[in-house]
Amino acid sequence: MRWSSLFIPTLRDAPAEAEAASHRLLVRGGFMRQLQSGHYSMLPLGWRVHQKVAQVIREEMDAIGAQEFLLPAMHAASVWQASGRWTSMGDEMFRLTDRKGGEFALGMTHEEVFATLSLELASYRDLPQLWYQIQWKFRDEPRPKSGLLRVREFAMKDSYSFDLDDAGLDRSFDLHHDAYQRIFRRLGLDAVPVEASSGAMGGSASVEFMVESDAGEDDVALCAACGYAANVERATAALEPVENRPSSDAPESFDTPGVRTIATLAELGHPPVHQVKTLVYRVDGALTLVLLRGDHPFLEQKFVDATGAVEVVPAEADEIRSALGASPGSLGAVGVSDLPIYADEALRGRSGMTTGANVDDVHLEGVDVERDVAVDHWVDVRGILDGEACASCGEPLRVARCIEAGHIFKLGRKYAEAMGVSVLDAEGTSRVPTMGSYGIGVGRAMATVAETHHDENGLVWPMAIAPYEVVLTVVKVDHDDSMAVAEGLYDELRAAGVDVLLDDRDGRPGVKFADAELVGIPMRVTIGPRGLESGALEVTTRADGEQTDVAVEEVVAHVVDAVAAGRAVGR
RNA sequence: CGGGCUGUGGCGCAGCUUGGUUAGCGCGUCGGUCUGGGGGACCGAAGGUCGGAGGUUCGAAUCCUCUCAGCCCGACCA
Repeated sequence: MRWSSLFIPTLRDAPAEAEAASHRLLVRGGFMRQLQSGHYSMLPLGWRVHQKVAQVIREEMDAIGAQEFLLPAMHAASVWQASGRWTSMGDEMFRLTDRKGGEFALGMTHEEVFATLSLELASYRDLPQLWYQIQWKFRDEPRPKSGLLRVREFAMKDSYSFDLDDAGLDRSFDLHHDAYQRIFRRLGLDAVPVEASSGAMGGSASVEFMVESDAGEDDVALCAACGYAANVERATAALEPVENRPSSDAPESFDTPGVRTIATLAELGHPPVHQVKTLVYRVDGALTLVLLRGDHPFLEQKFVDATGAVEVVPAEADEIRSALGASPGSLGAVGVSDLPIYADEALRGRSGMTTGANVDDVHLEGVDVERDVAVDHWVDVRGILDGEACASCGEPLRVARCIEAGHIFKLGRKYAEAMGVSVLDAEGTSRVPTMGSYGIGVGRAMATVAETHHDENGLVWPMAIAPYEVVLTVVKVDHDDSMAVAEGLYDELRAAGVDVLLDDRDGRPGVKFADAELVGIPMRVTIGPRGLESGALEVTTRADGEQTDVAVEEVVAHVVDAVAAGRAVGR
């Protein structure tokens, strides 16, 4: 394509609302524009990258024997009612009504619809099946953010496996695990597979593919020594042994006027490790106490995973007061018998503890958790902290901010059962297949690459997904020899299958160089009178800025080789 | 949903506190001349319901009320 006829609206300044690097650069580079919060229009450049990312994914899915489908984006309510998710998905599902009053949803994911198709699987001989699509998903996110990283409408590659037994599911899962690693490698992403919480999807196991980035929304615990990697939503760490303070026969109360926080109580000689933090939550409607060590954060997701609770929300101050008789800051579980009490494992065997007395401005010391508190359930609900020891090898863990680039789940038989899927096995017995589900957000992957591949001048696309692989920058378009050479190279490179962009705009060279760098084309060939006189053209690599003089007649071969090498990265 | 902030030509901003001619500036855009290897110079020009509605006032971008939209933090979230 000729730059002069392309729509590439680059901006010198990023819009004020764009904060994440990928957001700023994708808008500045003319790849996309926002229509509303969470909805972006892909411009020609952005759509090319999007399609190339999708193509990489498609190739690797095909390589593991998966078959591509395309399912409807809009689904009748009945499909979702069958699995129970019509209600459980809540406000995150976009819903609409047709002219006849029929209820519909815009699909957030496609387990139900694929499972419906799988009703036509009849025999164990039909299994396994690996099905996928690249289709638009709609999610009424409470807070879209960071450009393409969290949106309400986006393309996702979602695949689903159907197997007769757990061994088969393991195989399908492993195939995806490997395919995902190849996909991310080809995209130039350093994606780490980590143990994850399965959240609302349910199922027995799930692995997230995480790319370290400040723009991410997840924290991951990583052990450099043994390779342990887990989302903090389920990460564990070894607990440093704590020596209990001397205990007494019974808790003793003491006045703590105005003391409302762990920190101020610590200043009075009660270190956080010797405090019991008491949180009050409404868990599926029931007021519930959650106890943690004073210095440990509460991770709601761990609690949800451990209890199967659907709704976990902090209790309101007035309901806390009427239930416990005190306000937050003076709460404790000693003597509480009418509310369910969950205690974090880190409190086991702890004595000489300090906690609230359920009387404002009074605390208790000398508390022996197991003796003095009627704990109903011991659970692991604490968030681990950076630097804590790895549970498997003892080396310090690092907690890193990451973007979730992919997520794969072992779903089990939940959806197949709900939709009434069964096949006959070799003995003629009816069996419910077990499913897996596997997702990669295409736009998010694209933004993640932008997030991790840029410099102060703009984007730096890997060859595999660059909108164009080479740009021929004509320094002076009214110099006939320059244009003639450029046109020749353009034709030859196109004939060789290279995605080449001819910058034939009548503009200042500085502007054209800056645009080429902002847009992130991996290679630039500069064509101007100066080079033509010497018979050598300057070839510049975007990633490292390296400039090579190449004889005019060798430019095509040079570029073709470099493009081929770039495309092969990660394969 | 809670907290914070912002809406003024395509993009970035000033003006608002203290109401008063024709709403400015930079970038970009259009025409022209000179230019031409890192966002060039000069001349000329186009482009704005000041997010929207209501109100106060002789007079509102500016003050008040409501509302919509967007961003950030948190909650939430395959």
